[in-house]
Amino acid sequence: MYTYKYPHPAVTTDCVIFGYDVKEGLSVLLVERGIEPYRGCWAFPGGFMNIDEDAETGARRELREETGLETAFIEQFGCFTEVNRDPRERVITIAFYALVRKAEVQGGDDAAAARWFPIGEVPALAFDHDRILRVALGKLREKIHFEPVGFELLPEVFTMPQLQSLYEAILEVRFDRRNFAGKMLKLGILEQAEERPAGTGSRIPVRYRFNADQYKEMKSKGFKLEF
Amino acid sequence: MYTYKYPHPAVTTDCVIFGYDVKEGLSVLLVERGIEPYRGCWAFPGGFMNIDEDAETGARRELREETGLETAFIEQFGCFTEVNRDPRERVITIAFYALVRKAEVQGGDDAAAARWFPIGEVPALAFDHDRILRVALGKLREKIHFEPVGFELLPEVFTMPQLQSLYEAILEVRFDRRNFAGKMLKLGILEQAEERPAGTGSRIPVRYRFNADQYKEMKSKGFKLEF
DNA sequence: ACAAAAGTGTTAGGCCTACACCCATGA
DNA sequence: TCATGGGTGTAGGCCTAACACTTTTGT
Repeated sequence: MYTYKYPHPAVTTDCVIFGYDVKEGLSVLLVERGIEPYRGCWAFPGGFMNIDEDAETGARRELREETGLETAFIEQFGCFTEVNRDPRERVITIAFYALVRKAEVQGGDDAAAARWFPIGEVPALAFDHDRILRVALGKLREKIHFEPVGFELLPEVFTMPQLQSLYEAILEVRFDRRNFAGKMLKLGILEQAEERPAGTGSRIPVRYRFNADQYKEMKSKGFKLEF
Repeated sequence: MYTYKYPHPAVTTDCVIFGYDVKEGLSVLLVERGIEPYRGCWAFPGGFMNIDEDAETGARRELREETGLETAFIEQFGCFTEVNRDPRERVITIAFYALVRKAEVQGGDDAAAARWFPIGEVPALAFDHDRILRVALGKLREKIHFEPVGFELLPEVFTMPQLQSLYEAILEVRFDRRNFAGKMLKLGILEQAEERPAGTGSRIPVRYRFNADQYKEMKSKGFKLEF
């Protein structure tokens, strides 16, 4: 038992895990709760922060347990502290979002209870997780205007139409193909993954790769990505 | 005494209070710590979150105690959770920044120990508050591109050169007078505070007021401010 | 042969930037 | 009268948005 002179809230981390594929669009990974409260409801993976780890370490631990991924883009985006957000006791949660490649996700330990939901088909969630999702989506949208985070959701090699669909799914807008490709290529952070076989202007899309080193170098020279 | 089965961290809120005037530029309000650890060091006002209040309520309480202000723009911008950030025990802090009008600030209860520091002359701070300040500044800079938060730092009625200096202080850039005024006026969120007395194109600057209602209405109609 | 997907270039309008002169005030 | 501060408009370049046709593949 641990005793304190003043009451301390419990602290959890929750992780909004975003994935993407062309068929389902932008999706989040939810787990079905096996215990009360909200038993049987879907919620974000999360759990209590250990006393000897910082919040990001805790969130990465949750991510690993659910997806098997050791490395992924992860970012803290807010702390939710409403007094009665958990019916059991005072719990505050530090919320992260993670961007993962769905193809690389292995079902984790609790795989049976985890499922991807397209962003438009998310059921009612446990606790205040509906609100957390809305905030996460907003932050992701803001983020993608200024950082090349979209590539975290795509396979290493991807096509321009794929990239465009991703941006359209996240931002919920439509772009003109030509303008999108032009703007994206002009940023100078994409490289062609391979020469096209032979047939020139064909129906087979060009495959690109995100050049992270190039981006880092440009960024260090004061380049500000803006989309 | 309060006992728990697992250890719980202590949770504090800290408040980076920004103020502005033309003479000193962008400043932050710091308090000198009267107790260990870091006794005698400067730090942001803050304190333990009560168990029956949410984080924003706690931060507003701190703000009120330090500045006497009941209402101000305040926003959570991050949670700092490094394991050893406080030498006494495990403490995480939920950090807010507040934008206040320096002229309206009354010294609070602890006024003797509180002082404004221009952003360029901030001394070494207690705990990880240096880092918190850097993050706060970054978030404020991001924010001001998309929300009309600058007006929270100015008197209700202000001149275009004042507004420009404020933007220059926050963003650490210089703008062309004509371009700045043109862009700002074209947003349609400023109204002239009064007709100019008589002398037309004179040396006395026009006084403006931020039209918050107008902005709200435009925003609700899908207008996105961008600066 | 037809439908679907991908590649490509041009034009017009708006926005941003750079820049110079005039007037009024206060020293 | 001189220096300072504030107001005002225009021209060029860049970016954005809108738009159509050709090629290839698969059915």
